[in-house]
Amino acid sequence: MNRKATALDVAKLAGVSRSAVSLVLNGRGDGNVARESQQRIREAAAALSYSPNKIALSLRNQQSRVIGIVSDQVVTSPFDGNIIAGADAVARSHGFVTVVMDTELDASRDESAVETLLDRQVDGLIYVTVGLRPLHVPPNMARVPSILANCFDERPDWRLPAVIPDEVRGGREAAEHVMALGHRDIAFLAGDSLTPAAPRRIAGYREAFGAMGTEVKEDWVLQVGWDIEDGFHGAMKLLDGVHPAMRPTAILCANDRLAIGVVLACYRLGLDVPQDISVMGYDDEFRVAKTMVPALTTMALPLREMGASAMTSLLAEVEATSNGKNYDGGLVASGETMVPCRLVLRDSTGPVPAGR
Amino acid sequence: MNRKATALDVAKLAGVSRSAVSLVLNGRGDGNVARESQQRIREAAAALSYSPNKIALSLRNQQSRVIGIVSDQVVTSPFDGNIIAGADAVARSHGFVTVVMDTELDASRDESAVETLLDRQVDGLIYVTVGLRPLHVPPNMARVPSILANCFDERPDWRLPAVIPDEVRGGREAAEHVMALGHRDIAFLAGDSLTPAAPRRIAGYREAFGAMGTEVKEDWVLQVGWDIEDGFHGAMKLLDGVHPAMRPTAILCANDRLAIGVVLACYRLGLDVPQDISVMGYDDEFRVAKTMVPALTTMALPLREMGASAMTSLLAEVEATSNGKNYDGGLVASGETMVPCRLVLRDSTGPVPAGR
DNA sequence: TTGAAAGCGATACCAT
DNA sequence: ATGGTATCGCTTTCAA
Repeated sequence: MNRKATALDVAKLAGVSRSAVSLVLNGRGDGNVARESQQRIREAAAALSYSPNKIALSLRNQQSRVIGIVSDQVVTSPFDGNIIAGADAVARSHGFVTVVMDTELDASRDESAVETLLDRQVDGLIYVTVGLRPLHVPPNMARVPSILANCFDERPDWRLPAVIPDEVRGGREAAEHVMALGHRDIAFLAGDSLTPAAPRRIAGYREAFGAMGTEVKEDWVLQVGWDIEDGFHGAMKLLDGVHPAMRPTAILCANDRLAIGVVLACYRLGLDVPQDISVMGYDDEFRVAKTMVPALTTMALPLREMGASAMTSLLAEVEATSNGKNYDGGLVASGETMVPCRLVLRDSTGPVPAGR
Repeated sequence: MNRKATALDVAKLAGVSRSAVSLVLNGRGDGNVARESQQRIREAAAALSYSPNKIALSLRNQQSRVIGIVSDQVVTSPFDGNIIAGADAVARSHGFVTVVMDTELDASRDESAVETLLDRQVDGLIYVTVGLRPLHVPPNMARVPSILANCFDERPDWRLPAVIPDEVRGGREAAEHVMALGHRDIAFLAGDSLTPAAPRRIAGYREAFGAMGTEVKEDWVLQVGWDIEDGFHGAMKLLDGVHPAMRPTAILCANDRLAIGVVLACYRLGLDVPQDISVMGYDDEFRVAKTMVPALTTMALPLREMGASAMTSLLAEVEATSNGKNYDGGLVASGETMVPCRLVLRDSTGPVPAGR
């Protein structure tokens, strides 16, 4: 298993100088190198299956065509991996490569992850989080073009551009969906407010009621947690031992796992979904929402799109910057980009039961 | 935002040569550089917050202290992220850094991912898959020390070392757990055999019956799929309209989502878990098994340990190799390492109902 | 004890 | 048209 061929090897085999090899292989052969030399060089390169050493290139050009992705726990989480997939696809199509570093939710590793990436001459940086949240942006991110995905700069003023889902609108459209089905007695189950996702989705729910001119029943908006058992207990509180006429006819959940808990509770109480009660999830979690029984109607987070959008903006900035040498923290493309969630209709929501 | 300080900057500030800076900062100062010069150099380095350029280092040393991780869909999957986390932790503790590239299950991207990583001078490579499976190993992985995690070389002979879970034993211990609870009428629900995980887990189940001297009831081992709905329908087939005395008293599932489906079916049929029937999962899927209602007894896949184990072996090889220049595909540490699964006792399994 | 110089691999400029 | 040379940042050897 021998060393890879270098430009010098190619030059020797073709009987020319390294410079000629470089010129030809970079398409600047014509007008500089004789036709027949070009031919020999190409053949030699092919014969040795030569490809330039990227490390040397990075050192020489002071840029690597690599985008660094820092994530707080994406690699170990079921959720936002698709942000990365979306970002990666765009990067690849522009001839860039991505490398991801996971800090496993340890904020103290943020800076060193960024530092490591910067040391490797990444041309740009994306910070991705599992859930929507304000981020204490690692200061050294300012050294290269950077953007945030699914999080936003917690500093009030000088903010890094961010791409986030439109949670308020998502919450509103979820409520509007069941309203369109005739429901008026609609409960909302969410997790804690540690992530702004919960309050925003709830805000959207309230908006829908506002637009309808109806009061929100405060007993029916419960912040119980984010997991299956939380949904189960929340639903029990809403349904168990409550007179049927006093029960909500629809339960909106702030994620799909809560919805699983709700369905479990319904079955346990002998209630059918969506016959007796409509249940809606949020996130369209992979391999969960679609295969639930019944399959969950849910509000899909536009993960791939967010990643793609973030990478697109970032690369525009990277390429704009790459002429002028040093990055001056240009304010280009600042601000937040909101991307809409997508209603996914499946089987867990249906018309209001007769008599309600 | 100015250029980072280089060794030359430090040298100038300290009034010495670049070589001195290098010597001192690499601990080889004593005996080569005057004490007071050393002091000045250290101060200068600190003042400029100097850290060596990793790209230049890689070029110079022909090694990067980076381990490349190729995964078939880890980043976008809920499952095996922890393999990466485990591997990363070990790498970090040895002063290495990991970069991961996801091929999103597109086998044609394997080679190019490896190539990209190799271009970046990675010192070693790990291939990680989401589920246990035979792998068509990208040929160029042979250029540097490499190891497989959760997959194994499909070529019969010259195989890359692999770290995989002991699925057979996992299946056996799962069966033994419910047997110890008194169950004898035990069904097994698994997915297709596209992954060897299903047949191996089933084989373990059979082993347990063999050790007991009991026949396996073939109607009760069902390969239905891997998702919630598959578990639901499988359980329905086993339970719905079947005389109570003819039903299994325990259902073993080859993953936790199947178990969710089974519990849904039980509730729907008015059966309690584990009162009337015991249900067991497999994987200990994050945020699912533990928060199910009831919390799932399950067989945890030793993901973190597998990652850690793979990285440990790999680094041993990397460091052994780094003296002799070129890697000769040494057969050191070949073969498969099996790591045992871990029984996690929770609330979904219990004693056999009275009268059975 | 110190600094000058070579070399890692590639590119771009400048003589020839 | 061609090849020599400086450069990117660093380490290491060797001569002074």
